[in-house]
Amino acid sequence: MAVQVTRKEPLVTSATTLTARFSDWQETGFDATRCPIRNVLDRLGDRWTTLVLIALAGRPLRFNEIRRTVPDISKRMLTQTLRHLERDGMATRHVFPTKPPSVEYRLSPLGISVLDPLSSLVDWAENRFAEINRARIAFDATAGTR
Amino acid sequence: MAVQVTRKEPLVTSATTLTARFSDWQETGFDATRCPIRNVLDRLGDRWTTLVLIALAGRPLRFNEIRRTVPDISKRMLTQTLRHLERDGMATRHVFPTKPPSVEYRLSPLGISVLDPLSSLVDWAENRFAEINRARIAFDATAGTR
DNA sequence: CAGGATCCGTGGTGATACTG
DNA sequence: CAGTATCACCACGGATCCTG
Repeated sequence: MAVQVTRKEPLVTSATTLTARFSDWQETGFDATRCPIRNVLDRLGDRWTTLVLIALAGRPLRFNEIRRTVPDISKRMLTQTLRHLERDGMATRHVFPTKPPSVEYRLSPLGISVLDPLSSLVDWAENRFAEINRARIAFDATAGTR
Repeated sequence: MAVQVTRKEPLVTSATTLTARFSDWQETGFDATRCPIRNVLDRLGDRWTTLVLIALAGRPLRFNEIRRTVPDISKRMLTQTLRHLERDGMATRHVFPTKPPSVEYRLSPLGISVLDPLSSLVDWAENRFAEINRARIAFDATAGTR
């Protein structure tokens, strides 16, 4: 399979490895059940998962503690996000049978392990945020009527 | 190569830094225009952006070349994704006034710079994919009636 | 070839009310 | 406190047709 190797300037090393793996996925026809990007990144990319993940990075939290940490998430969406994290083995749920029930959510080793690459991306986002905003303003100015 | 520093207390070093920055965003009330996660990661998290980014990682591609690389993207969605990348300053668009017009898309330095953190996340996704799938199967088995 | 325009279905999301 | 259930919306994305 023609792995399109950039002969000129390799951009970055990560580019070539990404390209190589991309070819692998192509050969599977991008089967959604076998393509890690579609399966994993789509989940991380939804509106709340990343925020909840980071909220739990510091310490285990209870349901309403998370709600206070992520102010504008609804109970419904928080429940759903936590179920997804639980299902993917990224978080665990511990029920304490107190007078009013209290439920604690805690990152599993798997959930902890994603914090590292996630942090890289957040770093990038913070460092490049101003640059991106400038690009957006410039683009909207020239193409404002589009 | 993910540094599994699973120490007892502080989880991972990235966890503490994430938590710290999270507090900063909280103080801004998670203003969507100022929170890098909401602004940048939401974009990267959509259905096609990441795939197109990786497709362009190897070398510049023309419109229909990208379509062949990402087989199931529609023209509409590819156009929209490319406009977003252009607007964010991640890709540039070059029109060659040939007989049938040909348009080449190329990653900008900013777009190239995201490949590195993105690659980390893809690495993680690939390495943990089997583990996640096992967790999902186990979860669905025990909670199948939910 | 590289789009733009339009129609339209679906799923993700929020608001509200209810429960153990 | 920690959810569940139901309804309603609308933006995302696909399909189709049209253009320079």
